[in-house]
Amino acid sequence: MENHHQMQQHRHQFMNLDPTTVNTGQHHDPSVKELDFFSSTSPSKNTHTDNSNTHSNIPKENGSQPLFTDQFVNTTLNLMCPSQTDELSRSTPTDQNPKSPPLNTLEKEFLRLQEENYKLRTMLDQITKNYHHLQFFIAMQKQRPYQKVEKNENMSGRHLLDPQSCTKLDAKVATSLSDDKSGQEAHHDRVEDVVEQLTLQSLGSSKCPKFEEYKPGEPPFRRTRVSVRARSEAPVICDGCQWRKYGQKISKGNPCPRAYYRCTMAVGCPVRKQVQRCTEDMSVLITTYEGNHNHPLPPSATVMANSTSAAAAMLLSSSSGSTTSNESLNNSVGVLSSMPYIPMPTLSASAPFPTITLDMTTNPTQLHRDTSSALTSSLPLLATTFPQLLGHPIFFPHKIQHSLGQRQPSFMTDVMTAAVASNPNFTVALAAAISSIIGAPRGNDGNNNNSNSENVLALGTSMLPGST
DNA sequence: CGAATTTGACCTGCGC
DNA sequence: GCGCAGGTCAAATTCG
Repeated sequence: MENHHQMQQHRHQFMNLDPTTVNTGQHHDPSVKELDFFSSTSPSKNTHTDNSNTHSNIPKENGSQPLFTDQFVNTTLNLMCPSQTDELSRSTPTDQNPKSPPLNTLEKEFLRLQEENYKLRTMLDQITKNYHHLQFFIAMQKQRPYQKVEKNENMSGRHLLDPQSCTKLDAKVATSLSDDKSGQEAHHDRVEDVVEQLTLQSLGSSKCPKFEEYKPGEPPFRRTRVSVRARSEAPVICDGCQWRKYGQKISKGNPCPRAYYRCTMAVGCPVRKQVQRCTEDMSVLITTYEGNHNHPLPPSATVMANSTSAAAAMLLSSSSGSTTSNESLNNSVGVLSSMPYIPMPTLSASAPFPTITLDMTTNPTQLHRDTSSALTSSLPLLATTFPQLLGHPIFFPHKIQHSLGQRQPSFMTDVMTAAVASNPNFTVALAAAISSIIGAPRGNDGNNNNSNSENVLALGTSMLPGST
């Protein structure tokens, strides 16, 4: 009870729920008793106030490249590509109707259309890729016999993606995409319809029969754990979720008891976490997450959920697939560790379940003066670096969204480039991860059941498995 | 009084 | 089969 009360207090304190403290740039007392992974008091957060970011990916004159471009552009919507729009822009004034609006208005309208076209193209790229992925996924499922179901598995945490429903949905999407209608309004409505479908699909909405209970004969959702080591004086870290303690145990070799918590944000949510202090350093709190949320999460909790999902996805990707286990593990860890500002992950082979540990206590970042700020930066980055592996809509924290939305040289591109440059195994690991994940149906990861649609930048990736 | 926490008992898996 | 350790359950207790 006391802990819960503290959590509430700290949540209010660190999440800037008091509007008077927002955007003031004031900082709280650095002597943080309880870590809040999602503090909105980060200085960078204060640099922008526009959360809509509806044009976050629109390229500008500075030449920054969009994040999600693809050569496989489906042009069935007759979307104008830049070359086409250039042709339009070169049209002479004599082509204009004398009654047409002034050039200034036309230019604005042109820019607006250009931006809209780009957004539509981006959406379409993702949808097209989704469709190809789904086709590949279905083909894989037809070829690969399901693994033997584990005995005595806890079914509550093993919701599975129903390929059939998604097949229907994507078929509908494809039909919608290929539907040859003319007129911008028509195709705009169509795209919005597609977006809505894919959003529902991604969010696991009750309207979409995407997730079903576990059925015998289908492959079980692989159980993984993500352990986060962070310095905290508080008994628990504030991760945005509501937890109820259901047990405590003295584990062997550690004088500090291990506490067991269950997510209480929704009835039947299978997510659990264990909290224990490190034997070597009592100031280090080890929080181990397991399971997938089956309910929408508040934004403050989504970052952590996505981050742990990203880590788990990498873990899952490395624990299966065509490559040898050790090689793949090393690749995945190498990828993660090569990311700037991402804590060095370690994998445990001795644990009862595959466990990946994100050590926030030894992160040698030079950009952050304390661990808590490092957490707020590295965890979202981890989540956004591997969003495609999760099978989730991409949730960009405002901090990163801002950097994208301002059309500055692509931050994420730099990160990915750095990763590739510093680790030649990146491509191999990524390919192995994707191929292995595609081959294994994913569970219902409610981590991204984020109702905040403005953060859903990539749509319809739900056929790609991922988990926490 | 309801909700959350505590804590001993119980269950399960694993090694010997 | 037995013992140990980790994990979970549920009645008792505490708290607001």
